[in-house]
Amino acid sequence: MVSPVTESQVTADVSAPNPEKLERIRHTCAHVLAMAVQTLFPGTKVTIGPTTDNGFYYDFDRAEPFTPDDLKTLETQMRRIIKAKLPVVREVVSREAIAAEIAQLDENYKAEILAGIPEGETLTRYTIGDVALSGIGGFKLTADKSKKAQAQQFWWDLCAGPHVESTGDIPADAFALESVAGAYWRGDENNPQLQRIYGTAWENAEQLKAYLHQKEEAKRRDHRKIGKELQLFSIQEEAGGGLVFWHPKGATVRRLIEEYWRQTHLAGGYELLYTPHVANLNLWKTSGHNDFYRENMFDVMEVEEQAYQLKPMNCPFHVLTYKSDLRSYRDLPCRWAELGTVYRYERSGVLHGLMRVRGFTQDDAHIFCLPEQLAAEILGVLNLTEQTMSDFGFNNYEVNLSTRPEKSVGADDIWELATQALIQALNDKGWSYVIDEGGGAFYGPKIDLKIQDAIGRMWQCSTIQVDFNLPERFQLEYIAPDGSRQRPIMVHRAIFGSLERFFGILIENYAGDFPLWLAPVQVRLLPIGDEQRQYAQAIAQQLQQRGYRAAVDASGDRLNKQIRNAELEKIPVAIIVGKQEVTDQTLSVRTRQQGDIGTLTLADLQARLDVAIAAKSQI
RNA sequence: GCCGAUGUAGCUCAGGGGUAGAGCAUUCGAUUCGUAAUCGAACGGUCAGCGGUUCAAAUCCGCUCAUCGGCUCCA
Repeated sequence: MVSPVTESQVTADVSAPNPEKLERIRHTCAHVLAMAVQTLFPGTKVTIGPTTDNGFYYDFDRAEPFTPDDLKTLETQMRRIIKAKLPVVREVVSREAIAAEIAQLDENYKAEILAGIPEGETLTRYTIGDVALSGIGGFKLTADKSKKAQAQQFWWDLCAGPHVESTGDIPADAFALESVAGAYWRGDENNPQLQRIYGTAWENAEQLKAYLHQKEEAKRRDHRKIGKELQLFSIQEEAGGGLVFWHPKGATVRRLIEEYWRQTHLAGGYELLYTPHVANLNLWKTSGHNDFYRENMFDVMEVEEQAYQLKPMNCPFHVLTYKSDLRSYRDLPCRWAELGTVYRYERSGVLHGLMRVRGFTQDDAHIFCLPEQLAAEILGVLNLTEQTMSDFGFNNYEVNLSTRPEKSVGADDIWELATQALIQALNDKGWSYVIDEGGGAFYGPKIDLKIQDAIGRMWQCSTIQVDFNLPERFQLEYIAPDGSRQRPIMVHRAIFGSLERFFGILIENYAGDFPLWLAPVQVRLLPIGDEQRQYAQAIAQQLQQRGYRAAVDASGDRLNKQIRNAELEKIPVAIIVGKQEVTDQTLSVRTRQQGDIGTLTLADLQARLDVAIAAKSQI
């Protein structure tokens, strides 16, 4: 659900851009791009050119691929058009007239767009340049790349607008073409593939600069880069794409996340499960995954003439656990959690670091409950989610409530009950939310939570889904007070989403500077000379025995080099020990956040470490 | 999977039909050093893999794999 590719989600922190004006600039920018393309590359067909969060794109149909050099040339041409201050004119047109013009130009995509606009709607076209100069309507474009050609330019597009009044209103120093990519006509991979040129555009150079800075910042924090630098994890060609190796330091962070998870879940009334990684294919037939989820599943494997399936989800296993015994209403709610590792087939082109992989571990849980328990259970999940996210440093959320989609299972009244339960829980929690009408799963409504990271990007992690489908398919039951057999409601929820993705988000959020409680190495001791090595070892050992993650720099490098390495490895606390410290039995402490903080005793240091660890903050 | 780009030492990268290069890292030697890089030497590569063109391929061509930017999809 979260697009792992975050560039488009980056919202630059700029001095209050005017959204309406930006929209116009970007929209016109897209037109100017299309005009430039058709001038320099005659025969290219236009399709659509909408605005995006940071700019615009335009999709073109052209046999030859656009090269990075082409983008530069196009940018130059766009600047010419901007410099020429050509008027942008809105004009209401009749369907017949515009259809004829489009047909004459053989712009079949435009014709398709026109055909899709309902009868009776006002049709407008936007013209760049002076019609009078061209003499006739339509594309009067020249392939002449000389600068003299610009005065004759005239271009139009069927478009609802709005636009700026003149190409001169686009700030020539506040836009840039960014990349070219493949995109399908109307987003359907069965349709022809078009070439999409992405651009960014702003009101002024400062805003553009802020956006580029934000982009740099995102690049600096890229978890793939940091993961390699800090030796946290790897993904290896030899093993296959999308399969994650957690290296000792990354594994330490994961262990700490898991320990936190275990502790909070046990405290929250959950019980923990372990279930297998494969199961007989029949289980997946019963659950419906074999029909509805086949394309995301690995191929079946044959074991003694039986078909087995590597698991893409944990739910059926939890359901079977429920079903293994007769349940009373007194047993409910059952809250069962598992760090369940699942494998999903993902097309090779979509894999992305830790954010999109083929094998990952969900912090999965399923709650089986009575209808009247539903709202309270949801609220419990919201509380646990809030506590967890705030402990990991995320305090801003965006909440979505997704309701019944067209294609769905289950009776109306039970959908209504479940949706109301979600709403009630959100209200009880006091969270405002956005309703995503029809965005629910086919088996029930859901709440999704997006968290905001340190540079303003939103990431979806948590999801809470009510499920009517699996209890039905597996005929789950409990014995009601009146002795009748009733169907429990099932809630599926994950807080981190997947440990891999959450780890990736953590790395990017902290830019590798983990808070003390999560830092793989909390303290490194730097002996100035060989004579202090023993003292450093002794201190490290004492720290380790008291539960801190401490180690001695064994390199024998000079102090400056050791400090540099500790900094590059983002180790929160470096302790320098020289002759003076050994003599005085003290420690010279340097934190990554504050630099040299002076001389402390071991007890003082411990006290400071404990404060930061308890606060889950950096030291 | 599709479109485009990329793949050279552990890492970051240069080179470009005819002995494979640098910095960092590693190892060894010297240095024993006080808050972000001590000096020197050595080691290290079937130039992603397979096939083709050529007297000769890391270099040109084709296929495969992986990665990157997107599309579609998604925890």
